Amino acid sequence: MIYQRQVLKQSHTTAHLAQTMTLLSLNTFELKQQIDSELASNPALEIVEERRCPHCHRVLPPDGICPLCSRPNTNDPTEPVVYISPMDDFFPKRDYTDQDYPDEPISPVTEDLTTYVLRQIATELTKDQQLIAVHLLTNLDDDGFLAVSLMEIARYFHIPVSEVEDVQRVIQLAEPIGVGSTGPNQAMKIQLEVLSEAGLVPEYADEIVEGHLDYLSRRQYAEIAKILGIGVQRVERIAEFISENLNPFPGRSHWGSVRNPSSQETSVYQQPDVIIGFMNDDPKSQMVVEIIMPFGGILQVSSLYKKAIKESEGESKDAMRGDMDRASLFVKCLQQRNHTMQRLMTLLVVTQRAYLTKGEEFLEPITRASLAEELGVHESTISRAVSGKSVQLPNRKIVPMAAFFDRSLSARTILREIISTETKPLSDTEIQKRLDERGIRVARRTVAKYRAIEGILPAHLRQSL
DNA sequence: CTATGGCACGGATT
DNA sequence: AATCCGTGCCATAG
Repeated sequence: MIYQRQVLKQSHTTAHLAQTMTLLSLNTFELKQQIDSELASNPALEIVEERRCPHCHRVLPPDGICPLCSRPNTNDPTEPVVYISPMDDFFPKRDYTDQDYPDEPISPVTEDLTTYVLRQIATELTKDQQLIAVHLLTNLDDDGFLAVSLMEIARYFHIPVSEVEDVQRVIQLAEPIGVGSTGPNQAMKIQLEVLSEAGLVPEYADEIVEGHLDYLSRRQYAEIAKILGIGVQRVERIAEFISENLNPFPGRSHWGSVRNPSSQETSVYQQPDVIIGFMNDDPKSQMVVEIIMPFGGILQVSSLYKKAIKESEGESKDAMRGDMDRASLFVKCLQQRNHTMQRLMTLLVVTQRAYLTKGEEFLEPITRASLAEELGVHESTISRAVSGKSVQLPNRKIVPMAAFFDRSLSARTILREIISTETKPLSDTEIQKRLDERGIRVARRTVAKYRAIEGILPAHLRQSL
C-alpha cells in the first residue's frame, strides 16, 4: 500500500515535470492551442473573469496586485518589473485559420498575390516602374509586407530611394490596401488615408495608429487617453473603429496563405512571446518585461466542479476526480512555466541591459549553461524556454529569444563598423587586431567566418570601394 | 611569404 | 545522439 502510494506520487511528479517541460517549450501561439484543447476536453478547468487595474487598465495577476501601479516605490531601479500579461487580442484576424473564413471569395485566389496586385496597377506605371513593382511584389511575405528594404531595391536598380517609394505607394493603394508596406504600422496608416477620403474616420485615429499601436494592441486605453488628453471612452470607440475597419496584415485577409508557425523565417511579423520596454520609454528607468499569455483572466480549477464532486457518487465521482486532478496538474504546470519564464527573463534583461539600451554591439556573450547554473535549473530547461520564442525589444524590433545568447553578434557588429570606417581594405589579421583592441578576442579564422556571415568580401576584393 | 578558404575536432545546444 | 559554432591546421592563390 505504502509502496503503491510512493509510486503514484512519483508518477505524479514526473508527469508534472514532463508537462511543465512541454509547456515551457511552447511559444504563445502554441500555448494557446494547448490551453484551448485542454479547456475543451476538461470540464474542471475554467477561466475566470479578468480583473483590471483601476489605474492603468492592465489585467491583474492572480494576486490582484498591479505589477506597475501597486509596486512598492522602494524598488531598486535596476530591478526589472517582470509580469505575465494577456495576449494581444486586439486583432483577432491575426490568428485565423482557414476554417475561420470559409466564405471568403475564392476568385482572386486562383492567381497569386503578386499577379493580382500587378494586374491592378500595371496601367498606372511606366515600363521602368513596372520592373520595380515586379521586384517589390515578388518579395512579399505571407502577410503582404516587403521582405526586402527599399534601399536594397534602390541600389539594385541604381535609382534613388524616392523612386522606389513612388512605386511602393501605388502598390499600397491597390487591393488589398496596404500591401507592400514595411509593416503593420505603415499598412494601417495607408488604410486610414484611404478610409478618410470616404470620411467617417474618428479624430485621433491617426495619432493612435501612428504612435500608440503597442498600447492599443494591449488594450491599455487609459494610457492613450492620458497621452492624447481625451476621455477613455472616446479611445475605446476609436479602438473599436480601428479593429473593425483596419487590417494590420493586408496579405492575410485576402489570401489566407497557409499559416506556418513553425517556420522561423517569418518570425519577424509574428506576435512576440515577451515584450521588453522601459518605464515611460525612458532607457534610464526601470525595465518592464511582459510575458505574453494567450488568454486574459485566471486559469483555475472550477470551484463549481469541486462542489459537484462532493455531491456525486460512485463511478462518476471517480471520473470527475480524475478530471479535477488533471486540471489542477495543468494549472500547476502552467504556473511553473510562467514562474520559470519570469525568472529567466529577469536574469536575462539584467545581464543584457547594455544590449537593450545601447545596441547590438553590447550584447554579452553568455551561454545557456551559465544562466542555468545561476538559476539553479538544468540547462535543457533554459534551452526549452528559449527555443521557438521571440522577444520584442525596447526599440520595437522583434528578435528570436535565442539572439540573447548569440555569442558573435557584438563581435560582428563591431566588425561591420570597422569595415565601414576603414580607409584601406584591412586583412583579416588586421581586423582581428582591431577587434582585440576593443575587447573582442577571436581567432583570425573566425574573423573570416564573420565576414562571410555579414556578406563582406575579402580584403583584396574590396579594393574597388 | 601572406591572406583565405576547406575540413575536422571539441564544446555547447537541442 | 545529432547538430551548430569557434578554432586550429593545412593547402592554395596571389
